[in-house]
Amino acid sequence: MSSDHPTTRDRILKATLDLLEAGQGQGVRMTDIAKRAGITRQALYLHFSTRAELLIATTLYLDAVKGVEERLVPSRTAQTGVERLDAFIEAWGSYIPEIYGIAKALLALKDTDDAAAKAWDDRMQAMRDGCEAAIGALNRDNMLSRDHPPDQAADILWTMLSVRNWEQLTIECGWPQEKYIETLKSLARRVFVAETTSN
Amino acid sequence: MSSDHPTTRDRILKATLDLLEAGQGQGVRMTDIAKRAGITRQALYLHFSTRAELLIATTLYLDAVKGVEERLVPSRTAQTGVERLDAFIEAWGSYIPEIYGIAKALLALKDTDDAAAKAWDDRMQAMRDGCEAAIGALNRDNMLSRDHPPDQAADILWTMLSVRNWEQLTIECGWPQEKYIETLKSLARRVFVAETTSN
DNA sequence: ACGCTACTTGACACCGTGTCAATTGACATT
DNA sequence: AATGTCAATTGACACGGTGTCAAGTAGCGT
Repeated sequence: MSSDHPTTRDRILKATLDLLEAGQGQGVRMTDIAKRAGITRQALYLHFSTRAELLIATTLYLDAVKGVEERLVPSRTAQTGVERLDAFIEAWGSYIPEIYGIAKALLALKDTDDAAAKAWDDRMQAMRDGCEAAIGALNRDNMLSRDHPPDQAADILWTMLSVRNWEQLTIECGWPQEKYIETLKSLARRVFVAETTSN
Repeated sequence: MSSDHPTTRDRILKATLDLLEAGQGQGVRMTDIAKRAGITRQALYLHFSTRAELLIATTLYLDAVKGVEERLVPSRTAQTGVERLDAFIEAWGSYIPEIYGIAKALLALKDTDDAAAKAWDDRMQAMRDGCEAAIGALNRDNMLSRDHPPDQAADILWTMLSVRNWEQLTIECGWPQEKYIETLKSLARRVFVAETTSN
């Protein structure tokens, strides 16, 4: 798809994404988006009836562009539960910085806009499914720590891997991305993988 | 202080706090606060020059009202590092629901208002000091896991205990407060306390 | 030449924050 | 009783950002 003839809608989505990424989700106004897409602010509303709707559409566009699905393949095809957990953290943890701009914008909108809240919650639910799958795999291997039942373990993993936590550790604490990934992997192992005598 | 003659300023702060608590930090406007304090919106600006300033003043008022300091005594006087860690999590974890309203409002403001960001960061820095102290005590006892150097451990504990994580676990996942506290204690032990042969 | 569609232009409404000038009412001073 | 001061009121207005509307225009296919 997409010859040298990108549709206006696509240009808008691209513009939104660019600005959101550049500004780390900070104050991207309809005017800015319009300007960058090379149209009028009012014309935006011919394609998206609301700012929230535009942002939501942008998340979908984003997933298509970045290819979430492919990234999750290693996790799904992992042999053992522990490997699956590692691969999932690796995949999601590497994805966060790429979606951070839009995530931030959506998160900010979440408090006031129901549609945005729903959009965000949907995506987080998808990510939660991944957590559940990883925990489930661990459990099937009999490697899940008896400290937490599977559903609770999934809640914990889901929370550990939240965008907010990524933000706090990398941006506020200044951790490099690499360190974030490695630490979260080791943390997750320590929390979820049952201790064995041989290891 | 405070006979049957509470000053207007105090009535404003009280009103702000009440609304913030009731609305869980959601959309509390200057108009609402004024109404509840029994004055005009404009009169608010005779006491606080800006919404951000009012919110910041409210956090200070809040700490005075709720008595943070006293709550931290058990943590500071704990005999062992592990006890200190436990006591700190207990104290802070119990405090979060009480400050959640104002925290949410401040957090929302953080993205756009520098003063609010600073106010919030200051308070979080104070809480971080507590994390560092707990980790330090653990380290002094030679009980800190060798997985993480102390500063990194403090980053992790600080992140674990964030308001956002509390929000996610209790509000989104529906955990009761009690469960939140207990789980965080056990998580922290598992992550930070070195395994011993005898235990 | 016709009409359709996508887009532009310019104006306007709504909301919430912040500002200003003029006024009122209560209290203390002299 | 007249004066001044201080806190608060009233009513108006500016600003920024979103969303809406009506009228006009440019390009395209038939």
